[in-house]
Amino acid sequence: MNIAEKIRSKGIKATPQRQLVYEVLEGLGHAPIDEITRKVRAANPCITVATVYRILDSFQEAGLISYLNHPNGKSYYDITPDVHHHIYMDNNEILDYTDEELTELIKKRLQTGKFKDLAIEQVSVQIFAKNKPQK
Amino acid sequence: MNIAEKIRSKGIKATPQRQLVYEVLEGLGHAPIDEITRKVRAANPCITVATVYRILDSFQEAGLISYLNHPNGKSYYDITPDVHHHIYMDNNEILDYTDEELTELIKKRLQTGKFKDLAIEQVSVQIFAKNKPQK
DNA sequence: GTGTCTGCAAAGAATTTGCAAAGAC
DNA sequence: GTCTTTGCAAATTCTTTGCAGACAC
Repeated sequence: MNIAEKIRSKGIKATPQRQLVYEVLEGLGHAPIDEITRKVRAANPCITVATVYRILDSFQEAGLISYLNHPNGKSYYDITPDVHHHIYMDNNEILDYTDEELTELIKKRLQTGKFKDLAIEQVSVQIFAKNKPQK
Repeated sequence: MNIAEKIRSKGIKATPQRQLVYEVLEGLGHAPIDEITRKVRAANPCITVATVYRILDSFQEAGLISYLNHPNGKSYYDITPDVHHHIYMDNNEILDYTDEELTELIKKRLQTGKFKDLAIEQVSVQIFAKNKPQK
């Protein structure tokens, strides 16, 4: 499935601007809006910031990408639409950490004790790490 | 230890403005900047927004309070300085979820497999939940 | 063709800054 | 007294909006 098809598969129109934004985010994996905007405008300076905002928003709305709750407070987007955990590296890199078993384990853990009366909807683990120094 | 002493214990000056900000946040537990500002200014209209920003920043720098990475994108502060987990309720309430055992468990889990070469510094679990409907 | 999307420029939020006067220790 | 903090107003930065023309399907 090419990019235009991916976009259309979510029921939204595959304009050239949207295809470019998707392509840029795909190349980055996770990225803050300003970086996406910079790369998009490098490829096509006619595309305005407002358009990039609107496109990312519509992608997220459509479930094509996801919004990332980055600890540094900036708005990030993630090319992967489904919820998963993240590892935030010292050097600003972001790694995906998919671990369904851990998610289930946390949910179960909450079902006992103090919080057993809550209906858990989502669990997201944020890990802060750095590379171990080379020996 | 009263508020002024708590502030001074972190090596920063206990101005009346700082004492008031601390008191307000203490009453709220967790709160977004605009709510803190509103309450502070209700008590003393001379205190400007800029001052509230600067105070919260200095408190956080000093390790007196912590910054909360709220999923809704707004800046929140938390009267508790040390890292813990949070439950974000449907109704915007935030609950503290302290569970050292879970933290350790996640750390151990990462030490096997794909990410074993990372030095984990912090783990923060975000849980999204709502109250179960009353029977 | 029709309804959605884009570019533009301007508006609106949120946050920060420079500077002089005031205040904590 | 000294060095930090505050109030003020203006500047920045980030994000959204209204509208007319362009474009996807």
